[in-house]
Amino acid sequence: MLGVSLACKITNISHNLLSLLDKCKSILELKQLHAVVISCGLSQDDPFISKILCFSALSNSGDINYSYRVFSQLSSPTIFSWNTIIRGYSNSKNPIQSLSIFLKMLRLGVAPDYLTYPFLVKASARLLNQETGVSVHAHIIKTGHESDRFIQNSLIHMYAACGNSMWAQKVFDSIQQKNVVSWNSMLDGYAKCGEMVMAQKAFESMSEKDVRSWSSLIDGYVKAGEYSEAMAIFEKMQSAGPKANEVTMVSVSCACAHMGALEKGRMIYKYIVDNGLPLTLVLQTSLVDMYAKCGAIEEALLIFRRVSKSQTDVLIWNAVIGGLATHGLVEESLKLFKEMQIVGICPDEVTYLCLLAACAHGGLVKEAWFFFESLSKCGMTPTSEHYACMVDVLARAEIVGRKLIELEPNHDGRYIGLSNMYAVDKRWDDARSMREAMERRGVKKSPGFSFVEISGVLHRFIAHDKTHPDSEETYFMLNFVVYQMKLSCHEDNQERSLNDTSMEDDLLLF
DNA sequence: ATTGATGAAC
Repeated sequence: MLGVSLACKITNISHNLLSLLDKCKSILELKQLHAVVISCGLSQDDPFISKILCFSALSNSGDINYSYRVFSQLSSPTIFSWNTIIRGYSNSKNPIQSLSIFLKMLRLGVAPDYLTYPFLVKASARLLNQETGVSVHAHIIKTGHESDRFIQNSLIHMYAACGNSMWAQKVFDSIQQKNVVSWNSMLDGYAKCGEMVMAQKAFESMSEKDVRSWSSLIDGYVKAGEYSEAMAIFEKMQSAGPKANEVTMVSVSCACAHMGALEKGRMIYKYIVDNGLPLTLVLQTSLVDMYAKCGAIEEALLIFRRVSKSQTDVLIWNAVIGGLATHGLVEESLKLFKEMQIVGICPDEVTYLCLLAACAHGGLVKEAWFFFESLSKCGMTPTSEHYACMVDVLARAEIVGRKLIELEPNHDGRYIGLSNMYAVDKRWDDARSMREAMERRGVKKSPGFSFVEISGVLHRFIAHDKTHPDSEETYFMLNFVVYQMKLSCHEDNQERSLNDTSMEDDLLLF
């Protein structure tokens, strides 16, 4: 009688513990439940350990290192446990650990199964390491798993991520029954490899297109710099496709950022709000950057200020600090850097680039040196971009402009930079001689497009371009303005001969 | 228990 009731109690405790483990929310809670499992002597029972492993390895609030410690206590882990730990690492910051556990498995003579391989392939993809990917692929073939569609789909992704669209396509072609994931992986693969003609072709061949198909295509065009095309597809998606989600909006807001299309960008934001799309940190970062690049720094700050600081990361701080810097809001930029440190976000190389850009804008030589030196002190190695920024700071103080041209005699920006610097200092002869030296050495100034958005329509201009329908009128107005400017220069009786040519240079960029 | 889309500076 007593035995039966005790058995009942134990069953009850086990049952309660399992359901508590299912409802677990934080790693702290998990550790407490783990302690109960151990003190009840249940730590060798598979269902408990499996749940503990799953939460710590796979949950967002888990802890892969804790998971590994639990795993390494197991005398003979089940294939489920092996797969869980490999899967956890494949999503972690150290996907390489998946592969080393795989090797351990092989050494111990434990056979991976059809679920092990997708995680291993994903780990290789995240490492952008085709060599390990190929090794895993070889094991897949050796163990007879090459016809598993999940595995094939993950292989397409891996090869494409490594830049090998040819092999991705080989796997794709070998799939008997392609599903939407196969098609999306191939489409995205082409897009990632910059093969937009192929991506477009794949998109058109698909019988079933979901939100990921559209998003991949749009993002491909954005990454290829074909922003208008990306926007056109987004519009088509709204009329004839699935509902866009927050991932789609990241790509289209990125397109607006590059085009400087503020009105379209505002419409994107309205779309997000109207459709109740989740404002993820990634999307907020993209919006901050978009508003900043479109010249609407106030709106960028508005988005940024609404993000709770505990949820921020280094990328969004970089976006806002960089945005302020390019707007010449140097003090604000440096102030936000301090705020970032108070919040406890560690600056990275990009942060320092933004800070140096701010210093260049504000002519803050001393501060720039300080940032440049703290970069190394924080264990980072300054890249050529940091040196370039530093050079920019010092060049504005006329220290190293000429040195730079010696080092990079074929870089147009170096000449233009020094020439502009001289111009600021009103040393017109020196400035002119820089431009002449550039021409003499046959260094071409790379052409820059200008985009202007008027009532939602984007207009593109390039130097001496007459293809715009209103070109004649535009040039007429331009010449009129130039004439007026020259006239007023004359009236001021100032020596502006060089300014005249540089002005023409800039204005003829139309 | 599995696969596929997204953010910052040059």
